[in-house]
Amino acid sequence: MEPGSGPRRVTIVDVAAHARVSTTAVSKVMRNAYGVSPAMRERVTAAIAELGYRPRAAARGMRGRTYTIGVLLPDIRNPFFPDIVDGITGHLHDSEYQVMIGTGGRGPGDGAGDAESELRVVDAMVDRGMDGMVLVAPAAGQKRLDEVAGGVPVVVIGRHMRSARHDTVVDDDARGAALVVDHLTGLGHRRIAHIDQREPDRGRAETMPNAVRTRGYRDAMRAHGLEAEIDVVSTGYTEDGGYRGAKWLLERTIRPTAIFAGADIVAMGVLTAVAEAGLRVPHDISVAGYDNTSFAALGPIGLTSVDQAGRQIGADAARLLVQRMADTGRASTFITTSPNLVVRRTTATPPA
Amino acid sequence: MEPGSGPRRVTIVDVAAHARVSTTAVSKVMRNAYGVSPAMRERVTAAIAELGYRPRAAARGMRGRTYTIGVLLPDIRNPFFPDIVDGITGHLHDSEYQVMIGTGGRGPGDGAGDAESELRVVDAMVDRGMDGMVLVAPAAGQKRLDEVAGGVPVVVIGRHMRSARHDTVVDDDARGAALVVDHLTGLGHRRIAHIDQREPDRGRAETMPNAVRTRGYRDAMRAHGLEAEIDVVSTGYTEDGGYRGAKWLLERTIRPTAIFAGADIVAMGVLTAVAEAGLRVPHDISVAGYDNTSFAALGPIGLTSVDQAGRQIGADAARLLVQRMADTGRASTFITTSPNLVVRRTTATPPA
DNA sequence: TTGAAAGCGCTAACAC
DNA sequence: GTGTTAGCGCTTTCAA
Repeated sequence: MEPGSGPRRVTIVDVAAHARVSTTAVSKVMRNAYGVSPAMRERVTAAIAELGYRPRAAARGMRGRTYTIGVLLPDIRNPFFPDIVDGITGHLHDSEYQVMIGTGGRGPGDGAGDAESELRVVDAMVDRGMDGMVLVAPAAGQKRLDEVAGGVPVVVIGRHMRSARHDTVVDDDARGAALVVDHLTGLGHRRIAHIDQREPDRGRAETMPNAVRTRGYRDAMRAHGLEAEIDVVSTGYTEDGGYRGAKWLLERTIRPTAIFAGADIVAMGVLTAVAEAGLRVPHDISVAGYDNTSFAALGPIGLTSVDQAGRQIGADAARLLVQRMADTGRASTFITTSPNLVVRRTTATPPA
Repeated sequence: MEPGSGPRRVTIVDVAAHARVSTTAVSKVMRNAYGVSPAMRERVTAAIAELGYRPRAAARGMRGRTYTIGVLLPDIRNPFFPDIVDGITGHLHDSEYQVMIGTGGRGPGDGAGDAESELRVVDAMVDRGMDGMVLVAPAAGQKRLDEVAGGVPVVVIGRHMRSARHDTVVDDDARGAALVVDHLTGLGHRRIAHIDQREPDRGRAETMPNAVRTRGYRDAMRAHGLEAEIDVVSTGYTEDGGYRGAKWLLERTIRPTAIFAGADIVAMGVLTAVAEAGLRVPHDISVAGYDNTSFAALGPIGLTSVDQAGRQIGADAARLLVQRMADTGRASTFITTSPNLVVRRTTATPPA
């Protein structure tokens, strides 16, 4: 029991006394460690059950592990991240590890990827002795990530960079963006605009998923001979970012016939702006997203989107993390997953 | 540094040696405790900065606090919960506390409110020495909650029950449900169905938000002389729950003219099912939700919903928690917030 | 005001 | 196979 009153919490000493064995024995049984006779194990197990003993993770953490895995999410509102979390917790469900989620302490309206806030959360997780961490699209630089990964097993999701210190799971974002552009040009679109997330740091630009999607968009446009039509608005991967970006685009004298939003959550804002402008989707303008979140599939939405199998990505990350926690020095793994385009009802031939 | 190699982590001993003071002094400075001269404070502060010292939360937790607050969410997919989390983190932003979020390890498709999984998470938080916890719509029984709250400061959000051990912040769910029914009957609806979350435990039924909304719906229907039209389908507060519930309702020989979903996330599933059935909203059928999440306001959705100010609720909870952590023995507070109906475009007069 | 020393609950060496 | 003994990095009495 912490500061509260109540009865003192059962400790390993109580269990040892109750079972008339040493605390070492209890500790070993708890950890399924080597060197306990079946008889001893049984007595200890019984005592544990009888007293309702649960070890304190903090105390364990002082010497061994805390059995806690930290997951850093850039933004809890983006419906794509729960998919990843599901994959992680699903993989860890039968293990002794507990997942704790941390997000930047940002209010709504602020852009995702607040680097300072993220730094605090990562530090906080390290300070709390997490046995391992999954960092989803972290904004930190390579150097900082390597630093963190040097101290605790880390798997990074979404950053396009290899590191010897941590494992990486990433979607082929350039390919995903190309899928969208190919699809839209195939329908006859030429003026295809893209809304992405502003990337303040030039250094890490090449490795952030948003930046790679934008690059994929540019390259694909060029490949279709549409270099002159390239049109990127940078706001943020939030609903509001999509709303503001679309407002901006719709005010153009020659407005785009299609908007490719860098994330489904962005597309949501786009749809709102489009509706407010009195335009109909896809009759007047086509809209596509990225992530294929559950909201994209909603009846009244039916958003064309790029599927990147968040659950699978999360599960892969968890698997790699477990391996790395077991063998800290192992060589790092780099997994790339392939995106798929899911065509729904927000994309069609452009207005005549 | 945990298991990893790398340089040993800076400890309080290093700082003390570097500043040529005792570890006690460093500890006091870290905690802004009473009894340090300005000169001493300055030297210690300098040493801390120079060495980049950050205390290990686990070690602090052995004697004092961990500076960590646990937030239990029943479901990370429901877009209402980020509002609450924003309120909590917003209030705690400038404090020394860090927020860690835990959710049941459920895969998609399972209903929310998995009691066993929730139990594990709450235990895990207690075991990890959380200084305080905010439990959002926990499924646990009164007894269990009091037990937990006896050991660590707790604020419960969403349960309709007073407890001497923990504070409570709750929306007037019965009133919210009545607002919807009043609105729909005012439009001329009589066959108003409700989709709620199955409540397996009779004991706690009266106190769960879903159950109270259902009761509010029933009472309001009766008040309008529509007792015979009461029609409740129990699935879960998930998108899939809404989808299945609506499928079921739409198969009725005499189908309802309006569906009141117990949560926005449920309404999302309803909208999908309605669209699949080839029906138009609100022309053929009206739909209303609860929570007024950001998705309700989306252009293509425009869902009529009950606003319960999640951000405010979260902020209130955080405020109460901070007070309780400062004074464990204080009398408990019970806050009820008043819901508001936000009418959008999914509700209209019933078909002739 | 300052610091020495005793733990917090657990795990890891090391004896037996 | 079992128990004894040191700590892990902090906070907290309690003397000085």
